[in-house]
Amino acid sequence: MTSTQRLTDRKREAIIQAAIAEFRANGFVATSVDKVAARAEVSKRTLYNHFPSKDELFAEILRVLWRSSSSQEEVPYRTNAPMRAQLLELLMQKMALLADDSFLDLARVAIAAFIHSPERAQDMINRLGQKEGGLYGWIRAAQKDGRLKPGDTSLAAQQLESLVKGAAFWPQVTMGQPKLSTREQRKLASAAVDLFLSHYAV
Amino acid sequence: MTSTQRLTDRKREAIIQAAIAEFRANGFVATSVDKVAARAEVSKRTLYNHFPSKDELFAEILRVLWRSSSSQEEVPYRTNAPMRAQLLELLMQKMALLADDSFLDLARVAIAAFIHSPERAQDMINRLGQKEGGLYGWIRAAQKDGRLKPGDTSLAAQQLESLVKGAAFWPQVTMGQPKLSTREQRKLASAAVDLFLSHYAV
DNA sequence: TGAAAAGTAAACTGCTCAGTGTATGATTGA
DNA sequence: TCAATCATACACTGAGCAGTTTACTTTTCA
Repeated sequence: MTSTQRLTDRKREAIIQAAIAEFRANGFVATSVDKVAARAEVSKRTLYNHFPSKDELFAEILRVLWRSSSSQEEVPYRTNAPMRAQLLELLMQKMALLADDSFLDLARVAIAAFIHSPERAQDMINRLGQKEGGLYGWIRAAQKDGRLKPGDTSLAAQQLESLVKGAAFWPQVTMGQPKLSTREQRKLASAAVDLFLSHYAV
Repeated sequence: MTSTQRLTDRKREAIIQAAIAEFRANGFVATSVDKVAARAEVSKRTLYNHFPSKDELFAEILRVLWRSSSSQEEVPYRTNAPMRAQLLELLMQKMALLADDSFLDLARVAIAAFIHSPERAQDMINRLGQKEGGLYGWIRAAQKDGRLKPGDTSLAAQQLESLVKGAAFWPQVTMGQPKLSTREQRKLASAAVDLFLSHYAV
């Protein structure tokens, strides 16, 4: 072979990249297969040899974006580390995910698809939700360790999460607001932790 | 006339109602004028006699939804009333708006339109945002009155708002989650106010 | 009551789109 | 080198869409 990959693999990759760009820019309905093929510099027939339909192509794009945003490690609860620092780290990590371009693309595409056809993106949204377990586990551990007030763990996790997402996710996803700078992220996380600990710290 | 309204008024109303339903269900691109006309039990030509184009019809729908969700009065800050009760009332009022069907429809349609074509819904989104001024004014007044810690008013307002919207607006708008019951609303508002006052009360 | 205003059905234009069929040329790996 | 695999160009089908035209009927109101 004359290149690093077989031709067919390069073509497939070009199609996927083009499809991501087009779906992202125009959504599912307004994206035409012809335009994707043109952008990928691939014949329409080749595209259809790789993907049996527009729906299948869309599903594959969701899978690709999903995988590329799936590299997050958990921050475990540590008995001996200070609460504030641990929570800060947790929130900063969460915001890193929320501000990740792949994740944002995924969320936007999924939400756009969802608003119009619930069934299409339902499982994707379920997976999105399940990915956010981190906070719950940490809070539960801290409660058991006696360093956070016992009580409704889900509610506490939801509150913490809302505080972050309300400024660092929803406006960006739904209204195209600019992403927060690292400095802004730190300020937001710090304020959220202060608020949270004022009420939940033992 | 044989009825409460002139025929032409009834037809116009039927078109608007059908258009709301269709745009809401399918979004702008996937909604066909033929289907709107059929749903309204109106000939296509009649529709075009009332509205010169699909874009104009869409714009009118946004205006109608906007007006029908525009009936909110302000809750003013009162020096002599207890903080907790006042905040609760404020948040419950906010949630009433967020859970209003017209407002939800408007937000969904605007967001869907936005994700695909920023310019189309930009001004609508601006107006949506401006409608949420209430919290800021109240907090600022309470700060000046010495009953809330002075500090970053916008941040405090944003936090309070995030706490509410994170559970009572974004999941409903973007993911079709069911609306909160009044009981759930009260619990959410109560928890948000507790958290808020733990940190901000003097 | 009668003319103007509004509604109707249905066909039609010109367009875009998803997906297929085909004949031909390039790439690959044994 | 050679046969199998894959890519390409392009024409085509069948469908849906926005918007228009026409010939006709119903409603309104003075």
